[in-house]
Amino acid sequence: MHTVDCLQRDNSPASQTDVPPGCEASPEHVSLCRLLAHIPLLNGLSDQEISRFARGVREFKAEKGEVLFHRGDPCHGFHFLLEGQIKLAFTSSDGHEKVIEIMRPGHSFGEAVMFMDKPYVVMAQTLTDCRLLHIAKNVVFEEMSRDPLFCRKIIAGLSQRLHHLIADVETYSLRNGRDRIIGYLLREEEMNGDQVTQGRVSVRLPTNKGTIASRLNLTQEHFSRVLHDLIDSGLIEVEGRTIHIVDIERLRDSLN
Amino acid sequence: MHTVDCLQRDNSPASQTDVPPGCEASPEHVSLCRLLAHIPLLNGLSDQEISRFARGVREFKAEKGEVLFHRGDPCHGFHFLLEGQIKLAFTSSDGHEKVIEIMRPGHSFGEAVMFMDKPYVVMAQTLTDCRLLHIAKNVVFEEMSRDPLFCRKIIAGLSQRLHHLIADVETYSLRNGRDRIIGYLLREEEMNGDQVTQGRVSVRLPTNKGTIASRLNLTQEHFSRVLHDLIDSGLIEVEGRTIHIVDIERLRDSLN
DNA sequence: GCGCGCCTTTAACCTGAGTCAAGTTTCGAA
DNA sequence: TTCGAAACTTGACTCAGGTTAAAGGCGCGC
Repeated sequence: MHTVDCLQRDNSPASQTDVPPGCEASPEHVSLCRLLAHIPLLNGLSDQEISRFARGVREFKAEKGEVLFHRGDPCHGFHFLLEGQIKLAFTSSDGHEKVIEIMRPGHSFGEAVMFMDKPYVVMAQTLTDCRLLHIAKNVVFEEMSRDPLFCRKIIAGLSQRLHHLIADVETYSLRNGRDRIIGYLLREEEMNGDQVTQGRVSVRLPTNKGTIASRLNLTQEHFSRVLHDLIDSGLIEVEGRTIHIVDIERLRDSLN
Repeated sequence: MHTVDCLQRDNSPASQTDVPPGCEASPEHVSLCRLLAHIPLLNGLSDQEISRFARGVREFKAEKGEVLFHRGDPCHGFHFLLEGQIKLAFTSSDGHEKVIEIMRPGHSFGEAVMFMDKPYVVMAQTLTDCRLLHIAKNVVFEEMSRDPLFCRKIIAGLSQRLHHLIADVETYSLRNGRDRIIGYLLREEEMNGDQVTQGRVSVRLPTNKGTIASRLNLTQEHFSRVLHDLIDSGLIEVEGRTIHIVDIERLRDSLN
């Protein structure tokens, strides 16, 4: 478990897919462009813009347990997660850790800090083997000064995140552990299920229970106890990381 | 204590300082422009841009205790606080209230929700008589599509807010009540004092203790108890809403 | 200057959630 | 297939902070 030296590599031109103008069709560049075309922030951009963007993008892998950055590290761009899971967390001086978010493929992180030109306030660590993109600050800023629509998307993204975070603050301060867990299960189910579901459904926890407990501001022990309370009430069944919700309507009603 | 009907008025052209082109110098318009020129988000804009902006801005007053908007109300723009204090808070179904932020002159709020085109998730209530500006969505969006620098400022503002909120989540989850209060006093002092201060300093609480307690995720009673613990430890003295910090260095050291 | 409300304090008690310390299960590597 | 580490569970105990209730106190309008 060591720090990925992605930030250093950023400054080395050799590692970038740097293609002389007029001949921008190296295989790496093309495949990178294909990846980029799928990220929501960039959709709507022309091929040319994507291609220009790609010059500031680096694809890389990280093994399970690697720390991408620590609190206090300088920020040279933001990350986009292609595959795997990553936790964002802070650690108190006495070693306690609080997970803020568990990132999944398609999520990006680190934008806010990048825009403020400040060091990271949280740390990021992979929970599984991962494949990511690192998008350098300068190409983002260039595109921003060129394209108001791109700005709009960034603004929409930041607003969304602010919204989620406020919802988190609300649940942390207004709901007890049991309700936070139920709320989490319901949201998790909602993410998977395409349509509104009824009756019996199953949810698979994205990672180990300790991490999820921390995400919900609980200890692992308390999380375990609440889960078993819910089993005793006949609301759920637990099979390793899979939670079977016996009757989702009844679970919803048991809130509040 | 009733809801200000600002949102309705928004749609009535008569209430806007609507001046025919080429003759934009009504006294209200001019004084509004003068106000706008001072708000950080708009500085750097030309007189013409400010003037155009002013057409979507409405100045208004609200008495102590008025609710500007409730959770669930539609959002037609954002607010800028000129004078007074306002709390942003959410309320749980069982009547409990959690204050998220106490706004002071120069702060703005409601941008994120405006950009997402969603109803408010929090409520806003004045703590004192207030004077505010309401900036309509459409002029913001217009200016955004015109001016990337303006976008940059909005992005910077949102990033900043995200940053603060994350810091809040950190203190809520990693620090106990005593440390949250000490941290609050130190930050409050920092805001007032121009240079780094030493020794004895005084801080005046911006509003009543119950509200501040809620802002720090504490009950009024617990807040009171901690304050008196700190008095017993000789760290502070309390005189109504004024807290005298006996020795700020010692208070800092008592953290952690 | 009086009296009424609303903050604020204080005390006694309660409880949700954390801590500590054993277990027990699971799972991956050898 | 076994071994060991990590994840999870369980129980007993502790404690920070919430609840309830009853006084103060102080600011403000009349």
